Amino acid sequence: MKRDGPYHHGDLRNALIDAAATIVELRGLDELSLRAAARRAGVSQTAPYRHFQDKEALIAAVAADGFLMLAEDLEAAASGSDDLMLIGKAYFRFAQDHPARFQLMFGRDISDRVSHEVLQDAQDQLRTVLKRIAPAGEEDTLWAALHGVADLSVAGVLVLNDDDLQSEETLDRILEAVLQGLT
Amino acid sequence: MKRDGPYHHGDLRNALIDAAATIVELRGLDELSLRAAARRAGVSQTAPYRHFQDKEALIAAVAADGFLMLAEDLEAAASGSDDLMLIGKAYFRFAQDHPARFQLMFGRDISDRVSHEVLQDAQDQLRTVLKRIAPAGEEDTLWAALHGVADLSVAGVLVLNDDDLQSEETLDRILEAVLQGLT
DNA sequence: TGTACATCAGTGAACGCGCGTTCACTGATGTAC
DNA sequence: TGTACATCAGTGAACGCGCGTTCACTGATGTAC
Repeated sequence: MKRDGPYHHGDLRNALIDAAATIVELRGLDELSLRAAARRAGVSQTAPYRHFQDKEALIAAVAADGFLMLAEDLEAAASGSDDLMLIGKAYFRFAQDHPARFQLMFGRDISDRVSHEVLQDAQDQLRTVLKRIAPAGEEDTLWAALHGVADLSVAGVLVLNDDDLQSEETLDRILEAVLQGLT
Repeated sequence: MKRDGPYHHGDLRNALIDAAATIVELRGLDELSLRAAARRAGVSQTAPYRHFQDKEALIAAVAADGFLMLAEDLEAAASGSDDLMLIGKAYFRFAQDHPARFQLMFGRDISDRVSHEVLQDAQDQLRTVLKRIAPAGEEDTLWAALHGVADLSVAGVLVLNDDDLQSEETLDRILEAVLQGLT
């Protein structure tokens, strides 16, 4: 992902987003700084300012990227089936696989800055996918139903590890219950 | 809340928790530092170290305090009725009234440190309340059902302001749907 | 095809800042006798 | 009741640190002619 050599990077904006996302997922959001992202992208510490107005803008871009990933995952899970359980599991798996990213997407660093254009667009994209899947006018209900378990698990309130059979059953039971009103 | 005068404060531990919580709710978690909490409590910047091992311990204490508040709120909402809708609204209102605190309680700063004893105890207390309210063995399901809407709203994904009639209806609709599998 | 020049993505030094934490200290409290 | 002393909650100076951001700059790219 990290090239060296040429003075002009070519795709530094995306490289910085990747670098930042990796730092967040590996070491946590607290460890993310513009400087650290630049370092990981193999570029001087002021280079990011050519692509992002400030640190907030980079964080918003990482979150936006996450929403697009999640939208894709759900889209894939919904293709050729309208079983809400499959969507629920895909949403849960995304959270489980990218916990720090997930918390960033729905966390305080974002909630104040939903106005960022990239972020708004990415959220809209996810909402569009949910609209296609949910009963008419119930996409927010679906979102809420999916979100509860996933967030509690990532927060460490519920302990549901991915490869444990009993956890699998518990997750199924919870998802079935919260989705019951939608089918 | 802030006394001055005597050399010994008397209840500095709690004063620091209050101060920290206020900073979080007023200016956000990013603005919370041990020094800022000490300043707000009217005490030297190193005094907190007499009561908290480090910054993490203070944050954990603030979160624990939040879980206790939430447990009380739900307890009150459930007294003399077992209508899950009332619990749902109480949970939502808590999140709405203390958004930064709520995000702290379920956010990344906590999920890694659930092991903190105070925090574990406070979470257990909340879980006990939920156990009393939910159908047998379904307290986690209830928690997930309650949590989804509340967290999405605080995250800015759903826009549900408290005093708007249409929002009220939307909230009701969502809560009814996610709670349907529990009644 | 070759050259002049505008544009813009990168550099690197420097700034000021607030923070977490350590340290040796001091003032107040309470207990043993 | 009065005194000696241990305990412990507070103080204040000091440290080292990484960070966000600004600045004047330079190297590469691409376009007009």
